[in-house]
Amino acid sequence: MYALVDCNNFYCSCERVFDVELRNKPIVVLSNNDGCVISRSQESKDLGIKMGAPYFKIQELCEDKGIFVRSSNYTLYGDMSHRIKQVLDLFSSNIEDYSIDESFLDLSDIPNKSLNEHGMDMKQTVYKWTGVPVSVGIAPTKTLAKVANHYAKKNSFTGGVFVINSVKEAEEILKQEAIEDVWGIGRQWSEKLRWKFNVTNAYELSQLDILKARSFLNKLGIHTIREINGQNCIELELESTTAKSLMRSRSFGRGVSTKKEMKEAVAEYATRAAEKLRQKKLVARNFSVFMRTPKYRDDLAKKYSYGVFELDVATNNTLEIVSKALETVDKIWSSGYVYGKAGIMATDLEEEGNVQQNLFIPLNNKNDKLMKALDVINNRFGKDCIKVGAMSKENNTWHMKRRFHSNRFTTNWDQLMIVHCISSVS
DNA sequence: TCTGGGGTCCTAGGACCC
DNA sequence: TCTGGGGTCCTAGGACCC
Repeated sequence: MYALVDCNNFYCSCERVFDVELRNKPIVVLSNNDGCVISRSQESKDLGIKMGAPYFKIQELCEDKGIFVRSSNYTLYGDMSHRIKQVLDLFSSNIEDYSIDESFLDLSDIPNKSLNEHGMDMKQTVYKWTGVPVSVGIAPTKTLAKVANHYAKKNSFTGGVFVINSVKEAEEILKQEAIEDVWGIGRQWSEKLRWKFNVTNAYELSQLDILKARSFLNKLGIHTIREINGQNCIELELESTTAKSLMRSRSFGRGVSTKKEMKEAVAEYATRAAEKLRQKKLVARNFSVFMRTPKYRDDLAKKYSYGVFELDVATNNTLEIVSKALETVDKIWSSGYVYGKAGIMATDLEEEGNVQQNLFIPLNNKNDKLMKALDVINNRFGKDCIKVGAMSKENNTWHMKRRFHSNRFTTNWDQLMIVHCISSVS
């Protein structure tokens, strides 16, 4: 049996842990650049706020209804996620770290009759120790555990924990899971399933003929159907596999139309990408740089530019990556456009220790030592304490907007919560 | 004025090999 | 006259996930 532990409205719940004012109030958390809604508390859902709604379209509603708005604070969410996972470690020795707010646990050691109790224990312990509410779904396959989790979330009588012991008894539950909510069935496929095969829920999907389904689903879609029928196809992934690509990109806080500013931005993203590579002990040889005009601005001329570079030897060295990235900007730059976003992607990542050297290039690890020193200094004295000259000064106006940012309560000494003690010992 | 960022896997088709 | 069979690798695009 598998358990899926999923945090309820995760980002909103994290904000709530540190700000009592937000308890029982409607909250939304916005994407980078305060663009659109990416997390809603139950109260906001009840007020009709939709996932992905652009903020400028609901701003008035937020003000009218007193909805609290926060910019996303990934430093805080990442740290809270880590704490929750430490708690879950007590409940199973085989855990898949699936996403920032979800974990799959192997519960094959737990007797079937104690599963519900075990789930309740997990839920209560996580809440007590971190302040974040979670829901628990338990079932014989990962896809069914997802269904059980949705059911637990939607039905308060479950107390936030639900167990599907077998597919046979789950028929009624499966009928309540809309086809587009099934894990692995996205918008395109669910539309086709509804329109072509009249399949509207998970139960109907389980009854669909595999041969028919093959005509438009791929291998992964077929796995989903089998999993809904209780047949295990998607294994628990215990070891985090080496990443295959790494991207750093941002939309700008305002349009960028000069090459100077574009280069500052690309230098910054290349720096972040190199830092992340070093943090993960990875290196890359192939990179691509892109820039584009805003997606939704039909009044502006559209442009998408893209260029690649390849290094002689795979690296995670900031200086090398930034200088090549800037050369690429020179190559692909077109003036006369207002750009909205740029980024850099590293592909074909390798582990730091296994780098294939180049026969014709002398080994030189001087820069590796420099990077190590750079990371130590920046970790100790603050981000960008030392940085490449090509990057801009702080708080440049093209940087992304984060108007409603909360503190980094758990990771920054200057932003700890202050508790005022008003009673005194007599 | 104003719409995120970061990933994975699969498939079809083209270019190439013998 | 007549033109097979069996592979690999790469890439772009499309689906999916959070």
